[in-house]
Amino acid sequence: MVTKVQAKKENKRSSLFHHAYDLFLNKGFNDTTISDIVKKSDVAKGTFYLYFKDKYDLRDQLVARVSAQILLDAQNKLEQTKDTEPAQTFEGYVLKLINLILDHFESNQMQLRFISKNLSWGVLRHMLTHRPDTVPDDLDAVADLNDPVADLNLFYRRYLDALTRANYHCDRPDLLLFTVIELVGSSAYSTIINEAPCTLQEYKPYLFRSVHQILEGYRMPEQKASNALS
Amino acid sequence: MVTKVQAKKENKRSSLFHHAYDLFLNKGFNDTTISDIVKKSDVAKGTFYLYFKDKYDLRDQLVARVSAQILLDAQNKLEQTKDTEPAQTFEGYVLKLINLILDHFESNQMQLRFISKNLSWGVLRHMLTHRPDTVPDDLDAVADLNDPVADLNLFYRRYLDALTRANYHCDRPDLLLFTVIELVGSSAYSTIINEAPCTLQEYKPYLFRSVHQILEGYRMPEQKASNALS
Amino acid sequence: MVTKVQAKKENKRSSLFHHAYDLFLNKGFNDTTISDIVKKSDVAKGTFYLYFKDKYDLRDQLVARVSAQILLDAQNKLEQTKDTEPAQTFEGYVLKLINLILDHFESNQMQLRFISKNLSWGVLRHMLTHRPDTVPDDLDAVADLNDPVADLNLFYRRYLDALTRANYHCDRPDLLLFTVIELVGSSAYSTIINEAPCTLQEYKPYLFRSVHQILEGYRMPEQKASNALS
Amino acid sequence: MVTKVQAKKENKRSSLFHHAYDLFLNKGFNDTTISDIVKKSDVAKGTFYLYFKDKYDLRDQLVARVSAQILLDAQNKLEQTKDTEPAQTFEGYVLKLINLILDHFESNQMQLRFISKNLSWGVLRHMLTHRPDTVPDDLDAVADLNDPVADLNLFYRRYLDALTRANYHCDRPDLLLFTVIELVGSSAYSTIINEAPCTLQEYKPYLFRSVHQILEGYRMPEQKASNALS
DNA sequence: TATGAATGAGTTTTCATTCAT
DNA sequence: AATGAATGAAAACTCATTCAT
Repeated sequence: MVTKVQAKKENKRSSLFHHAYDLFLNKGFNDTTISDIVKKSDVAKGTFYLYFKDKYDLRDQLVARVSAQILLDAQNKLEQTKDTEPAQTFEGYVLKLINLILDHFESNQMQLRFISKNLSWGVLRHMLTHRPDTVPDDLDAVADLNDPVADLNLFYRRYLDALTRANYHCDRPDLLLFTVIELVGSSAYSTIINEAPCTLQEYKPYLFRSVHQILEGYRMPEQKASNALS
Repeated sequence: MVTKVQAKKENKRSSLFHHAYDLFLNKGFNDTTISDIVKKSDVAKGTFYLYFKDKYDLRDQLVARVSAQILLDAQNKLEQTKDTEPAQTFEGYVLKLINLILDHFESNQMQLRFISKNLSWGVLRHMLTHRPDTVPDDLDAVADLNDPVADLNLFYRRYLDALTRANYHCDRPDLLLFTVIELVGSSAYSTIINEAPCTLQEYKPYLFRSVHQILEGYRMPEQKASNALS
Repeated sequence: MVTKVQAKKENKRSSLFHHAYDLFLNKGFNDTTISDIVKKSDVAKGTFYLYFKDKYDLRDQLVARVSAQILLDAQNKLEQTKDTEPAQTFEGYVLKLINLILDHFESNQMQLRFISKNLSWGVLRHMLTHRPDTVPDDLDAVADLNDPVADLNLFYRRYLDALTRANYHCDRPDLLLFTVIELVGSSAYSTIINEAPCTLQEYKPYLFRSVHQILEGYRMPEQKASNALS
Repeated sequence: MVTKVQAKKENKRSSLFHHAYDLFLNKGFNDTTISDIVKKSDVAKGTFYLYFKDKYDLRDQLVARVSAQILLDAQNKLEQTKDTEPAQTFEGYVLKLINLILDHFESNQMQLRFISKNLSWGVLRHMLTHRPDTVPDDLDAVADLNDPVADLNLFYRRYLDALTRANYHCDRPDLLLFTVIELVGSSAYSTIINEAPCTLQEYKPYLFRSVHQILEGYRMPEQKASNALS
């Protein structure tokens, strides 16, 4: 049972998260003050410090949440279309995922600017360490039930599933994922935000080609002929 | 010939550069104030504004300079050893360059933290646009004679030379360079600063493998058998 | 008999006293917050206000308690050695008492700093006004049974006893005691905490000489020749 | 020559001193904010920090100045009446001085409350260390020309003069002065502010008697018969 | 009695920028 | 070009106190 107090408490936290996110996107992190955040969130200034150590603490939690959500959303969307157009190969799976993420970023440039180049292992770290099977045993844990960061292990398991089903030999699947995410996140920022050295649309073929080649490096010999890029 | 007056003038500018760099590395950008910088540089507060618009202007110039210097240093070091142990292939050239840069970052972590993920096209942009043959036509330009950013086009020309001599088919060599630099810079930060998902030394083989594969994607068919990694 | 409930109740009060005292000594009064106190005392914030009006109320009670305890401890220690080495004169009694207090302060400098220059009539006031024979008539008063402040009248009575037994003519013994305590407390602070104008050990002979002279002023004529200082 | 800038600068400092003193007396130290001070002083908030580290720094400097001024004023007043009614003995000199100080405190209770029991060696310390003959050799020193703390050595020299002219044997005249000042300051606070254990007027005879006795302790034998108290 | 989340006015302190010299 | 005292808006953060539970 979630008591009234806990519900109220979680409301405050969520409200702070929500409105801080709004402000960070629109005014930028540096130009957003704690006063701005609490005013929009309709809580007292001191309340902020009940939930977060300072503005940086809030930002870090937010980046983690948002980054995780983006990965999960893309993966979920992919899963939903699995029946109609299955990603028949692992490479197809990865490239489609990347494409979804890139499209998301292109239509959410402020968000990309905010999480900047933080879509990286800072988030992914949680994937492996988080215990997938633990059951919350106290009421406080309830508050984190819809914490996307906690769901990242699901993302990782699905990724492993896709990898295992395909014919790859990869002793460190985590490092493969890391490599791809770093490359995608980093170049997306440059091409989308700075449009340098070119636009995302111009760059996409080159990016896909690079990812293709990276994956190819882990393919089992006999299958090297096939190509997932249509 | 640089006159004493020019030297003195340059002293202020470079003193500001020098001490700001020191402070940014040791205290971090946010925690360094203009007061700190002018105090260490032994110039008056107002003088700062004669040379820089604000702290961000100074930082951006600094990141560009330092980043450019790192690339050039690595390349120069490579050129010096060219006679004794020539990089016989383009891939060898690239991997050795990467290795030098990674080693540099590993022993200059504060510097890596500072230029952070800014070692990117923000800098490389200058490579193509900067006119290699312009001659400084006023005394002010003298100050920038040894500006590493202006030398980046040299770096790029050498890179193109190495690429041309090898048997690659690459219609956009700038995008290839961009891809590699983004990947290296981004993953260096994660592995060196956060040691996540693993240490740099652990990651190196996987990084090299990825770069190898990316380059392989541009190789002319008949040469695919050779491998530059010893 | 003190029931468990009363004990528990007293636990909260004395826990607050105890931990507040700790914090005041170590962090200083101004830098200690009510939050600090209740956290250490393991009671809720609101509970503080059930026992004390505010931080100043707590401090004042604490200063009174501690000051009284110091005086009583010194006197008790003196009483215990009375048989083996009796203070044969009133002057001897006073100087020994002072010496015990000074030694106590020297090994409890933080405490001296806290009660600062408050070891004064702020406390002694209670000596004369407090009714020695009243009996607590409600359970709440039980909590104060071992209140050192309430025992100060005992201290004063013993002082009067010693004075009366000796051959002094003093119409206002309270003002004599006041004078001595002000002088001792005030100069102890300076010499122990600031070591200015000299250390306590250097100052002691001069302080004893002054007290000796002050007492001498109340001596009956025929005895002026004797001197209690060995 | 005092430049305009220095004059202006000193004006700000004085203004801050002056108005802070006003506020500390009337609202109390704790209830006076830096905002209050700068508002009254008509300077910007940041300017405060150009002159003082924080509120405590300002207070300490102020206590020292005021305390020194009180001592000097009393002594000066005494010197002025020296011709009409000379203090024929050293004891007369001291008791008259004390009397002037006590009268001053009685009609300036807020001031007494402020400097509290700080009229002590915290101030007197400067007496001995300050070099009486140094001449300010730079313009900055001009700012301190009317610093009463710096004049304390004059007070001390006059005290020594009076002591030397009389027939006393005192190896540590500084400790004698310290003793008297601690006793006077401390008991003045209690009797004037708390009226405990009695009023100042009630206490005065006892205080004078004590001081008389203390001085008596340093008198040369042959003169012990005389008594300065009329 | 006891709790502790919430409050929000209030405080200190910082620091980029200006401008008279 | 160079100075550095002065500015003052704006920021972070505190903490005594309340009150619904």
